[in-house]
Amino acid sequence: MKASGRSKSDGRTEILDAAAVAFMEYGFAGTSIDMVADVLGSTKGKIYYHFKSKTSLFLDVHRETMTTYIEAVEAVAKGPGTPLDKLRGVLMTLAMQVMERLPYAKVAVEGVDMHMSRSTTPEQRVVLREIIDLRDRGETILVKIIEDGIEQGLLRPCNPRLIVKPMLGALNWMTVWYRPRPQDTPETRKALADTLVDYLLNGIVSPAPAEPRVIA
Amino acid sequence: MKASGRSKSDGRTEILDAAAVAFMEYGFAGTSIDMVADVLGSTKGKIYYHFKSKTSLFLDVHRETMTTYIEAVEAVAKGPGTPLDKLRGVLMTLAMQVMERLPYAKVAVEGVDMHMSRSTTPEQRVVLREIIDLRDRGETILVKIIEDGIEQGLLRPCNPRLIVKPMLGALNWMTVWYRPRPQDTPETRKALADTLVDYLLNGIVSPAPAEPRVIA
DNA sequence: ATAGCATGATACCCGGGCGTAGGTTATGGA
DNA sequence: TCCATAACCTACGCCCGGGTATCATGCTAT
Repeated sequence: MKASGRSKSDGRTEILDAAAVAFMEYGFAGTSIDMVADVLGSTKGKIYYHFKSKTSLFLDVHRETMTTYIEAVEAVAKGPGTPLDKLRGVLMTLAMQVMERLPYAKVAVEGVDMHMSRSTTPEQRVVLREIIDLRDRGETILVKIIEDGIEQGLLRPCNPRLIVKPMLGALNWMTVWYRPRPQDTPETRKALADTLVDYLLNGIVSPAPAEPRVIA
Repeated sequence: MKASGRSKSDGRTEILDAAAVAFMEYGFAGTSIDMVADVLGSTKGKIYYHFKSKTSLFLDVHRETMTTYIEAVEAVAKGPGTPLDKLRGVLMTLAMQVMERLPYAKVAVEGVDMHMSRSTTPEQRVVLREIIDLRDRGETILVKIIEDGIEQGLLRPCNPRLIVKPMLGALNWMTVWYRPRPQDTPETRKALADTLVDYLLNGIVSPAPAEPRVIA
């Protein structure tokens, strides 16, 4: 009997990692299965043994990403703290995820507005639906937190559904400009995430003539 | 003698428009020249008469977009007003551009992190360089405005180079979720842009140093 | 050790898409 | 009227890449 537990050197997981890297560099349409195999240091055979098609491989990378996201987000959302704490926590978590798993993050970004109407089997549609649901769930959690925050006077009144867009957009945009540096450590990444999240929460305009306000 | 002035039904411009639409839907790699020709209601022949290659067509769409952007941005930057006014003006301008010329905006977004190292002629590299320079110029203008704003105490102290990223990111992200609605008018678009830009300037945290009050 | 399955490599088919060669119509000047 | 050039269309060459069919090599249990 197989160990079958997903050790990190699981063949399938290795492929997902390689695929994420390849898709990150050239995008879905621009990446060939042979490129993925090259990154993997293997051949097409291995990939097509584990995955039905290129599209299915891409979708699995995407789903993997979204699942990780939603789990992290839900953990924070269910934790203790004010809505403001939670909001900050969720954004921080996402920012860290993007930096630490950049290839996956980028696949998720490309996957969002990809048109795969053609060349998607009904079965893949199901996966696509799953992914979209995960995303919606995450967004809804954020919206709920913001609504709570407004109710408690912690956040300024606004349309949460709308405000969530630039928030997540700013984080997702990290996949465009952020590149890991050799000297990067968890601490430097956290500092960067803090700066960004601070901005997303506080904006940039000086608070009246008063001195800079600090948020808890 | 030809009229040769670029009337809006110029063949070349028509192609650029069609290409922007096609690229927006399927991305660079996912779009065939025949698709562009279909959108155009013409054939490949016309396209290859006006453009050297698919890559060159894409780059021209991208350059067109960036040129329009930079002109709009520079107009605002050179205009009157405080740095805060200018910052708001630039962001508003960009937001409006994204909505009003969505296909072009999307091409620009894809073009940013596209790797075209392969299949780019030295000549195309020059164009690519031009485009990158335009983008840098725009970003530098924004940075300068923010620096001025900080100096004058209008904006809170921060690292402008860094803050610019989520700002522009949030705007560029509009290409992912914004879709023009039939009932959209310049006014509704402006209202949307206002909401977003307000958020980007002011953040979301309540300005009142409100004690987190417990829900009654 | 050997049957049988899990895993992966190799060779191949075939459709699609870029770019081109050469034909065809419109335009304008002599 | 006649030719030159612009503007565009048609048909094809050729390669690339997704997917499959087949072959090779383990590993496990009896």
